[in-house]
Amino acid sequence: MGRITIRDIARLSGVSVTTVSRALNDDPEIRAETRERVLRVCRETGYRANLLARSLSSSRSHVLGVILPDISNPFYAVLSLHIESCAKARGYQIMLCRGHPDDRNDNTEELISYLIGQQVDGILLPNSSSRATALLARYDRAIPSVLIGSAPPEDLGIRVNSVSNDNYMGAQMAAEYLHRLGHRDVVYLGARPGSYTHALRHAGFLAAAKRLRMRVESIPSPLHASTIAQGRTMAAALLRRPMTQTAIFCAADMLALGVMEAADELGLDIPGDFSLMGYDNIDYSALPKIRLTTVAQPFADLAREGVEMLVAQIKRGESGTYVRRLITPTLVERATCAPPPARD
Amino acid sequence: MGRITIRDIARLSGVSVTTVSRALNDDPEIRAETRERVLRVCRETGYRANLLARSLSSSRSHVLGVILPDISNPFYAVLSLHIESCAKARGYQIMLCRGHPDDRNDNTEELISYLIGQQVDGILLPNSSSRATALLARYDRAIPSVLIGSAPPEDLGIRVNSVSNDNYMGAQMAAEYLHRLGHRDVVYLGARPGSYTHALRHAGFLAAAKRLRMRVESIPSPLHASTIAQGRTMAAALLRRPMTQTAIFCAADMLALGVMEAADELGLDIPGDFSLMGYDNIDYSALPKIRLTTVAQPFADLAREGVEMLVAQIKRGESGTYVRRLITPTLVERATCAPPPARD
DNA sequence: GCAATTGGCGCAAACGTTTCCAGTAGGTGG
DNA sequence: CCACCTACTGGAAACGTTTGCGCCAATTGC
Repeated sequence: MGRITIRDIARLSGVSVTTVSRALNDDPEIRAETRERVLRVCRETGYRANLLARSLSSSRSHVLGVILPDISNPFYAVLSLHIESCAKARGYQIMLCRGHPDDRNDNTEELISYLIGQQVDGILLPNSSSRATALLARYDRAIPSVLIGSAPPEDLGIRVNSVSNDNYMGAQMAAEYLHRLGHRDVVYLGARPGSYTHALRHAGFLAAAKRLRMRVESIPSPLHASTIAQGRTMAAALLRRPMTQTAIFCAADMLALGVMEAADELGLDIPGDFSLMGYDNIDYSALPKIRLTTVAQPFADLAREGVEMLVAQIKRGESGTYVRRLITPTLVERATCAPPPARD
Repeated sequence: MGRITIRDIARLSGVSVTTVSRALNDDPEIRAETRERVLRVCRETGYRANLLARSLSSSRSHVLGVILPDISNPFYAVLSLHIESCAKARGYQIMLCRGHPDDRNDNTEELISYLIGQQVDGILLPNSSSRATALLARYDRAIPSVLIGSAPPEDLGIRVNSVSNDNYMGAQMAAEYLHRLGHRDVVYLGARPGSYTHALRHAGFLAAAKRLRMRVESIPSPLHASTIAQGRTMAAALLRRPMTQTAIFCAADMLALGVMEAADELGLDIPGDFSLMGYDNIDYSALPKIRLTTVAQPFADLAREGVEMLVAQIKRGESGTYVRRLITPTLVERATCAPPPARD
């Protein structure tokens, strides 16, 4: 191949390798004239610095690792794009990894280890599982990191940076909204163990419901991921028997979409026969004909704050302080909620 | 920091650095016993090889660059996830970049250059613009690459590897399908310059229509990207005047979703008042209540073949042969097409 | 029993940068 | 005129690996 290196540039422009390096890195200790000359030679030869060598030498790679959980929720794909944008704006590149779907075989640790080996400057982990969170805390001294979209309950004192929407508050808002519409007996679909996010949503919803004296039946989610298909089967089972409840709150939009599908098949109308709410406000939910009322996670904000937090941490070297940033969610009202149908 | 290096391992296990390196790389020239000892020390010390150094030294990074066009089409986000999976299965990691949205400011070249500097082993470019394609061909000798989801017309002889669905054939299938339902006068929405993909779809549709003696009005897309909002405005303008056509074919699903939105607002029923087809089969299209009839791009296949093609090219070193792989699309029939309404 | 082969390992030179330290030339103050 | 500073530049040692080549001992072939 015979790639052209910094040594060639040095020779061609009649200076030392050191000087070339300085010229490329905007070192002020160099005469403007010299810099010009060097840069011109670089342009003329089409020289491209070897970033690997640079990273190795300077021990800063300017690459951020992102570990996405392998779930079909498009939330994560979109989030990764937002992350990429913010990172680039701050001079960082993204290295994308994807976790395993099944729990037994969780490869998050392997991925963290890989990324450290790859000398990334920091790790972003959009993941809500308590296991992944604990892992991040364990690698805490080895590499800066921040959890995105989920925060471990404060009282657990887990040493990890996080930025997430306030899931507890968001779920409360949902319950209050349904109450305001007149619902007094509702179902909470998709309670899920092992996820801080879902634990907080569930707790928030139940707390508000209790305060407002609403009855709520919680239906747990069997698997770990939230998919449309899963929401559909759960809802099918639920809707087939006579239901006392007038509204269904789903712990994730994907589940709500499944509920819509099941309702369609049974000839039920939303919100005519019952109201439906989701959580996340994924892209799907805004679609014509879907128009799901839901609690919005501010994806772009999450990504931006996460990247900023991580970069700040990288810049100032490691310190023992952790930040736990909570963003206030917003309720977006669309077409799937209405006052409960009149009693027959 | 004082990271633990290969030298430490060598010292601790009483062998040379060379031997440690060989043990880690499964070099057969080493006694099993020695390998064991070295590996044990590695485990005990939690040693993690510096992959940057390895890449620099071996001049193989095992990283693939992916340049996503910045468009809101979730197609690309999902595709990148598929790509990640396949790449990992073959021992490669993904470095994700995102292009600029606006045409004037196209930064694809800058990104390619960056990735080469980053010493990626190859580049995957899911992009259909003729400009990006030409760029890839230009960098052809500098780095292996393959175009995903789009193929330049064969007769142009552009030196670039590509894997895409057969857009020409897919569009033909769409036209034939509409004809079979009885439509004779249709609109093609979203003809778009500068994109090989769209050029082929348009040509295929028109060719089939001509053969079948259908009338088609082509409405060009003003901007480069295909978004819901764009489809909506185009459709609003179209639907407001009396329309002779009985079906609308959209060059992309996203546009079709916009059409659905516009139809909703005008109180028009699909497929009661007119039939609607898309192209791509993005996730959205399968949603309950949407159920868009469309031509499916096999995302997973595209990603898999693209990665395989790239890896093969990397493995065998550069050669002057280019492969242009076309995958047969399939038509997925859902709920937005029907025979044309009876003439009044 | 000796030459030739082979298996196992180490030395040291890469890979392409950054960066510490030292050096040189010219200017300035006394 | 000398000491000292300032503004640049260069030499060379890192950074943590891989890898071509050579060495030694043990085995093999005859």
